[in-house]
Amino acid sequence: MARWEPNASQRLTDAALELFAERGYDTTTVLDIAQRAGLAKSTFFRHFQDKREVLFGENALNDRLVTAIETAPAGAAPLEAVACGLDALGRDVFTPPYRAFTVRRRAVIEAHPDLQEREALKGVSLTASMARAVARRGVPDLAARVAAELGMLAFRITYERWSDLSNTDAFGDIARQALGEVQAAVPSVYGTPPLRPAHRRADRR
Amino acid sequence: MARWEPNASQRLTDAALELFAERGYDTTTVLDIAQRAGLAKSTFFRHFQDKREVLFGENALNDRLVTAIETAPAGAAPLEAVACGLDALGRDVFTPPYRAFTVRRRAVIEAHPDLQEREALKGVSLTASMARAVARRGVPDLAARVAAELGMLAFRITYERWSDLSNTDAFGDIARQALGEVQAAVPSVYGTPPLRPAHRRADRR
DNA sequence: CACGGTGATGAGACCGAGTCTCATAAACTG
DNA sequence: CAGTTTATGAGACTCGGTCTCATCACCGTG
Repeated sequence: MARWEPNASQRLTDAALELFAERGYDTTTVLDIAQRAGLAKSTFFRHFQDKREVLFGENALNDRLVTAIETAPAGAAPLEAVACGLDALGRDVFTPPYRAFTVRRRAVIEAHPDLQEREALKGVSLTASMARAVARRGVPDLAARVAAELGMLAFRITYERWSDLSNTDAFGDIARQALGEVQAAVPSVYGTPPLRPAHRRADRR
Repeated sequence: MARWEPNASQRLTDAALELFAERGYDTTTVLDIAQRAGLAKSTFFRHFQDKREVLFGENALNDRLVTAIETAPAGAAPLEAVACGLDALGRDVFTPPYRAFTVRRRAVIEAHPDLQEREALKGVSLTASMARAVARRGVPDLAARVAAELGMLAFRITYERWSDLSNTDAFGDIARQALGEVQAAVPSVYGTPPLRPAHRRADRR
């Protein structure tokens, strides 16, 4: 693939992450990023659709998640299939060597609304993909959407915890834990006791 | 408030919606919008943060939803409180006279990724606000987030149905219906409920 | 009725994001 | 080695968005 200096996209992403962390997102120009990567401004836009996308380019997330959900065991319940998808992410995407990068990336994104906006869009898109994948397993549409929303909630919690460097657990384990907590929290959402019942045990937090 | 020609913001929004519908979002410049509204480009940016925001300016949504959730009956379950919030939206925001505008706005947004991105961000922000409002009722954090996610799913379904002009039901009624469907779909999502107590009575719905 | 204050607007310079076109040089093909 | 392909560089160009300064309408007060 790469002919001249290899990994142009990777170099651009690294340069962007460094500059955004050093000087902030909007005091960094695309020209700055390109030059630190040893490239021209126009080359930047050949690799990324826009300035924001340089932090969201690797979109293996979507594919891995979808295929893992589709190929989950036939008898698995919707949320089980979603759990298999999160397992796959832990295996193929959110691996230990990738973790430091992800943590820095996360901090940069949280520091600028433009990047948060892009992340919001990616999240919506990912949720829709998950819902379609679950529906393709024969699950009714609405149930598939519910499973996808709960799965995304668990994913966000997992991502947040995994980005905490004091937590050394594997992504997949955190995900299973988070999904269990979400699942356990669901019944308390509709009806039943009006206020927190003193007689019910608190969950294992 | 308005001194010269009144309703500058409204005129800008109307002009933008017309032009976006006529010629598309990215073939319409901010200058075009301002001129159709009888204003200058710089005035546009005094009324709206950026070009996208002209379709998202009226953000009464957030406030209404939050206050309605907070002031819901003390004994109401989390999803009940969310339902009260949706009722309030039907009362104060998504009213019949506002409907035609909303439908056109929705079509324009769905036609351009930049606008979808902004809407995604608004959705995430709204979900977070709902979760905080529910949590302020004394609901544990995770349960509040689950309620907010399910509520947002119901809201999106409601908004979609309400934007179908062949559906003449009131927003609040559609919302109650959608919430009921979401709630009914939830149990089918997990196969083997770890904590769902079979001996406990279902709530009054 | 004149006068000054306030606030919304207009005009236009300015910067950077993003597009587009053309030229160039490296890599593959044979 | 000749011809093609492909990633890149260079730079002009439009438009979004910021900023500054001038202007004009309204309002109050004396």
